[in-house]
Amino acid sequence: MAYGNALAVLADPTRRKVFERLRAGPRAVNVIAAGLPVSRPAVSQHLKVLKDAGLVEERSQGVRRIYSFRREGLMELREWLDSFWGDALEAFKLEAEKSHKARRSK
Amino acid sequence: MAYGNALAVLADPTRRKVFERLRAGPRAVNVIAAGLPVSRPAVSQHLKVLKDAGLVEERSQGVRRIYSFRREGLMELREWLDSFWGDALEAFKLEAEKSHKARRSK
DNA sequence: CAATTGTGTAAGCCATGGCTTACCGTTAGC
DNA sequence: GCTAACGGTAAGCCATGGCTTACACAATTG
Repeated sequence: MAYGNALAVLADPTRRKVFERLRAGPRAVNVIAAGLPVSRPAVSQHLKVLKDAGLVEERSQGVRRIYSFRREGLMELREWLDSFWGDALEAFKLEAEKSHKARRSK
Repeated sequence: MAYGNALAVLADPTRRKVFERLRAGPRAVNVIAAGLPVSRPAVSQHLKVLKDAGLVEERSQGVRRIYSFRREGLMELREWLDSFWGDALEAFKLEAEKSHKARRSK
């Protein structure tokens, strides 16, 4: 039931902002925190929660920690959502990669 | 940004249980509450939140209120997840391109 | 009309958790 | 080696919100 965890983690608006900032690519903590309405430690705490939930991963680069988006962390939540649409689960797995391209090419 | 609201609403485990009980079909409040580890008023409160978020709809039938699952309430959340997939692929392409150039320029 | 059933609402309690400030270890630059 | 930048962690404050009990009111039943 990791989807429950993902839901709880992404429910907080600030944490979701932190998470969404990583859509554009990996970032260091101070870069992520810049412009957010909360302190830098608060961002660190959010990143820890995101990491524990598998939504984000971290690597060290000198004195800074680079965080990056982790696609797999959203898989279960997505599958759970799809299960509400009936039997779409199998179809989703097959189309996960290519339907994206199809949609974008419209 | 209703997806944020949907996330917040579905983050609570008890409320999510209430919601999931409606997958099988419309139910009256006392039926939904039966077997749940919280009181009946608690369930009423959760149903109110779910209804306000558009995840559930209500109709009266005599003295009882029948609640039913509302698929449209999940649409924005689903689209939000999809967009994440898109951005992730985008970022991946960018990264791949960057490292490719870097490799070539050496 | 009285009693019962079904459910929403109010008030209040209390745990959770997000935020801040303060502090500490670690790495880079001079 | 000193000093500054980066960022994780601790302690404590406080708002949020989920839960309970108590109550109100409508519809049904006899």
